[in-house]
Amino acid sequence: MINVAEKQAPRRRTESKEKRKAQLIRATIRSIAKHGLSYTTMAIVSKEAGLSQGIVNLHFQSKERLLVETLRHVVDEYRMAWERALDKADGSSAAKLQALVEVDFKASVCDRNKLAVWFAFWGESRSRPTYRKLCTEQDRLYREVSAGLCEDIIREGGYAGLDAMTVATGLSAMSQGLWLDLLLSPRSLSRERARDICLSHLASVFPQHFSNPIGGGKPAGRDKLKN
Amino acid sequence: MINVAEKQAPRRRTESKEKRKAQLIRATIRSIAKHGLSYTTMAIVSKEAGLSQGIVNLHFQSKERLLVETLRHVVDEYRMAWERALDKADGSSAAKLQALVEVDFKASVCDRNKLAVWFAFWGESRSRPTYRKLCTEQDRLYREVSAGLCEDIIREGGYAGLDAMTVATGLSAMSQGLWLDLLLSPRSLSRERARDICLSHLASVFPQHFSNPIGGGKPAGRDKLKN
Amino acid sequence: MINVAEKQAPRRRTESKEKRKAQLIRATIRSIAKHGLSYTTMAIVSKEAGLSQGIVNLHFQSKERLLVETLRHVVDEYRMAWERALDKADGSSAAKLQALVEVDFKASVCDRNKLAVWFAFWGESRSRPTYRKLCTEQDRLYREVSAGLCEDIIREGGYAGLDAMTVATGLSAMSQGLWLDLLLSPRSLSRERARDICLSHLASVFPQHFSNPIGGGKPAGRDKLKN
Amino acid sequence: MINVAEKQAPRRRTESKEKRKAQLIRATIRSIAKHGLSYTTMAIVSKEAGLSQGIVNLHFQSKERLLVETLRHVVDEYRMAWERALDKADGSSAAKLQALVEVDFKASVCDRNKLAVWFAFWGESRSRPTYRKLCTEQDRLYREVSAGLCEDIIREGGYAGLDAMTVATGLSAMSQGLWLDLLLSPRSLSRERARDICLSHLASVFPQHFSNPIGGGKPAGRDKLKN
DNA sequence: AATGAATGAGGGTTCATTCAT
DNA sequence: CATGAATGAACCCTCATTCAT
Repeated sequence: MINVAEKQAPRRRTESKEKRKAQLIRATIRSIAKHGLSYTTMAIVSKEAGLSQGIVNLHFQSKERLLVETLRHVVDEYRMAWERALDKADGSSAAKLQALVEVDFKASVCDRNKLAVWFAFWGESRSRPTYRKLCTEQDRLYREVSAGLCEDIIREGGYAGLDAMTVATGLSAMSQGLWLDLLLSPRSLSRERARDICLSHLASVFPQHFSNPIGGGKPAGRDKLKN
Repeated sequence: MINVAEKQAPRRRTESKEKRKAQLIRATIRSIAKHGLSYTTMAIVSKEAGLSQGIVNLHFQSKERLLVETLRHVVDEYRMAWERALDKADGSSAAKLQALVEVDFKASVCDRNKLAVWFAFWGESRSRPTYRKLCTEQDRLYREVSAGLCEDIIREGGYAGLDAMTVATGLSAMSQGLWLDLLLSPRSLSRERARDICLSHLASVFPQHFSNPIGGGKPAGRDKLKN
Repeated sequence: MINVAEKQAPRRRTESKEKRKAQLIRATIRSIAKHGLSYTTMAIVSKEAGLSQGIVNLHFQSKERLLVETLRHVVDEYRMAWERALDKADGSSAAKLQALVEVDFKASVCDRNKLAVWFAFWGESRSRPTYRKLCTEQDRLYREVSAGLCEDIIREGGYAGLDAMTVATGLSAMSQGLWLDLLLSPRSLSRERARDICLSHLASVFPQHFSNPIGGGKPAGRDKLKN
Repeated sequence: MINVAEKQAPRRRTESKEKRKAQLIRATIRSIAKHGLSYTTMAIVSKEAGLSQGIVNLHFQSKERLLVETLRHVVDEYRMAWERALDKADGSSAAKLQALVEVDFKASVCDRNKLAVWFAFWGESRSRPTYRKLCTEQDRLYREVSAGLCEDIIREGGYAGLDAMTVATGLSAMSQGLWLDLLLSPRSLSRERARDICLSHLASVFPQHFSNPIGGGKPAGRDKLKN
């Protein structure tokens, strides 16, 4: 009898299972932001999700797995965000590169809870190969795309003495360094200004392709930072 | 003779107490790098220091205090390093700014253990005001000095449309972002290259003052990165 | 059937929770009697209760709370015992006062384990306001009732020069002093004899209302000391 | 050479040793009163004595020994106090019995710190034969003397139906019970009143020998309670 | 699928004791 | 004699995990 029920709606069960997992991952993100990774406990996560104690082990088997899945979720979400942004940007490499920068400071990506998660895992990644692998893999991919775009721009603009990977690495580093500032002192730095600092950097490097949004240049896409 | 020794004793004991603390802080740094902050236990730290269980509470009262003192140690050491570098650099602001960049990638500062400590505490700083305060205070000071130097350079070079704080913030962010790359994938990025990426950025922003160390420009101060 | 059971479940669980607490309090009483308050550990209590280490913190949050609840339990139990005895005693004040005395030496109240608990907490009460408050509150109530009965008896008997509170305080003190003797040297003093010593005191103070159970007078209610 | 020094002044050394011990015992009494027996640590005791950590083990070998010696000190002091009082009292047994009562409430005996010590050890005595033995031995001696005096008085007064040991036990119990009241709520009971309650009891039991100090009778020796 | 009481290993901390000075 | 830094066993407590319901 019970089996019938399970066979009748296997799809819905699976869906519901995935929903529960997503719900728990969201709760984990909030907990990491609120209490830090080292004070995030199974009890806190399940309470934050409005569910019972044993629920996490039921769905994730162990705390470690929950954390890995949480990191994977944030990483995947980020990758999908910039992939989508690349698709939406108009065809020029410069536009695509700018889109890449802007994604980093979109509200949905540059959310304080998510920044806390990134840094929480980076902080532990030195001693946890699993975390490190997820992070470096994403980095590699991102860097490749970014360097490709820089390559195009350098070729187009005939910029002499510039190395694409150098620019891409520097740009990406600047973004992540600004995330740290946003995490530590959000009051003294807005997402918009952080983005403009990156764009200003691009304007210095690729003066023919980007204009400085700060200090006199026309504001480049300041309005686009919605969502 | 004995009396002399005994009279010196109180002073020597105090010294030894400070030495014990330093010894324990070094052990904590190693432990954070090796096991992560959340897997760093009192037992591990005291064993790493070659001492007994109770020793940490004897000298630091609590684990929390040990961690705070460890962070403070790293922060102070870093601040002293760049302050010293500024003193040693010849008078021009450009030279000073370059010195500032180079400090960030000196072996003694950009040590992998210490990078792990920085990121470990950044990762928890969102939920721990004490950590955050120590970090932001240092950041504020550094940014002030860095922006001052940029200001000078902008004025000297007559760079139009550049904002000193924007450049300083971007530069500092790039450094810290590169620290992340060094932490996560030290094999694909050397300290020297990381430094050159920063200098390359400066060459783009202040072309009259800095030359690009990468991709054709003469290598600027590559040899200075000792220690 | 299953549904019915599940609907009852929350109630049964609550019940069982109270039962666990009672079980742990009983184990604590035994441990205090056997090992003393300062040698009573969480491990001993949980083992005595036949349960696992963490159980006490699960139900009482802390050791301190467990101890307070244990004292409260003994205090409440005692208060209920003498309140019930007053209700059961026939209407005269003398009978009620005698009932009050007899309760103090009933087996269920004057149990050696419980005496050990009383003295254990009295021994710490000087430095622990929480303990002291529980004890003095009970004392106040008891003294009030006892003094009220003495008042009646003094008025009835026209006893000159007697102060009700003085008699009540002296009587209560004698009871508690005898508890000490029962605790320290139970072999040289039986509960029955302890009670008779108190009744003998009453016979001296209120000769018209009480007769001396010792040394010639008829044994007053010696048989009532069951349970 | 060192031996010579020790041989030269063995008496003074011993004296000084005894003084240190006494100093530490006084510190222990204060600590038990202030923090309770279970919170009395070697560190607290040595600090209270104004000496260094290791000092207690040097003079008493172990904490247990220190505690036993402290109890012994209080017990001996008490015994000597009532023995002296008996000597000083004029020859009649009634006077001696009254002296015995009055000692119990003298300031030097009925000191709050010392009461705390008595109850602290009584609280643990159930599970510590050493403590119990010290207490019961003192009790036995006291009871013997007290019962002897009662015996005399009963014979003298021709009190019918009175048993000496009963009266003595009751009286001693009342004293100790009043100590508890003085410990728990010193504000609602003074030493003088406690003593009068005992004397009032004696007036009831031995009307020819004692007059009620309370409620109309002349105040018996209220002034004698100095020191 | 979900609950939450129960477990017990392991954490931080305390403190009696030791010992070099 | 005296000190106080150091030790390590044992404490209380937390929390990931299990399991009967």
